[in-house]
Amino acid sequence: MNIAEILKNSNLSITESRSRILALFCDANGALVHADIEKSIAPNFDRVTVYRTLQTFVEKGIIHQIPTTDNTILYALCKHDCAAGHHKDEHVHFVCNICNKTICLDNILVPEVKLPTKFKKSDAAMVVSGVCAYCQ
Amino acid sequence: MNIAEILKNSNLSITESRSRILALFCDANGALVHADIEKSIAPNFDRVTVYRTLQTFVEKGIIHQIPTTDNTILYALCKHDCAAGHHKDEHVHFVCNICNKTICLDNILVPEVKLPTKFKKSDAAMVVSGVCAYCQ
DNA sequence: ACTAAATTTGCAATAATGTTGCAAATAATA
DNA sequence: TATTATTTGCAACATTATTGCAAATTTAGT
Repeated sequence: MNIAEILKNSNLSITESRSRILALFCDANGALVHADIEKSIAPNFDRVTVYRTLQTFVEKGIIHQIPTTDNTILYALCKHDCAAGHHKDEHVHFVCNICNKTICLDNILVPEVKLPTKFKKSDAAMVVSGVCAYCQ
Repeated sequence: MNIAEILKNSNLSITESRSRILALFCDANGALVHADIEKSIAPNFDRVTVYRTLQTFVEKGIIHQIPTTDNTILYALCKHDCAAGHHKDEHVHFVCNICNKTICLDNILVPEVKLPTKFKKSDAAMVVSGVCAYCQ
């Protein structure tokens, strides 16, 4: 599926900034933070556009967020069919301590955990850190 | 173990701001973000002091960080014996979508996952969201 | 292809958040 | 209690995020 198709499928107008930003995700072999994106497409596009585009993509299920402990939000392409507002990809994320890249382990699902009585789960995220295959 | 003892054990001088901030964590039944802490002790203490205190507490293993997808860092008290720089508590965190509190499920450990070949794990974090026992 | 309507973008202003150096205040040690 | 070491607050600055609105672009209808 090409860039324009992805946007079309999500009922989004095909604009240059959206296409450029989506292309970045398709080409990237890891997750991206806002700053990465802003630098990659500067100075052609405004910071505000980047914020709004990322927000739109998340809402439409084109990209998903990965939690971090450093005041940033990581974004990565959804590789499965995520409907608007409903992400289906509960896969494990891996952060490499050497190259600092975060990648989606699409084939490894977040394992189930038994919650205490009365707790009801709706979503789960898992981030594993260590050394990736390419940095061994 | 009381507040002063915790600080003493970590080789930290016992100051009013550290005591106040640590007390907040001991009293809280959930995790706190920087802004919470700043508001709770304002206007007596400077923002910078809060930043530095949280950083120190993390380094000393008194509190730990919980990853989020909203540009904040959540902090929660370490209930086990975490040495400086080496946190031992790989427990699951639960975010309630109703009351928005994040709590540590201290008794529920992050399950092991089988990583792809050559990937080496050093740490793992897991955040489950849903509805907590008190908001049912 | 052209026009009208809807959507998106950039700019500007503002807010919120995070960092650093340094002097003054406070705490620990002898 | 005096000395030393540590911590704090202030100020200045840097970075990151949000909002309204007019101009530009895209889409849909003819």
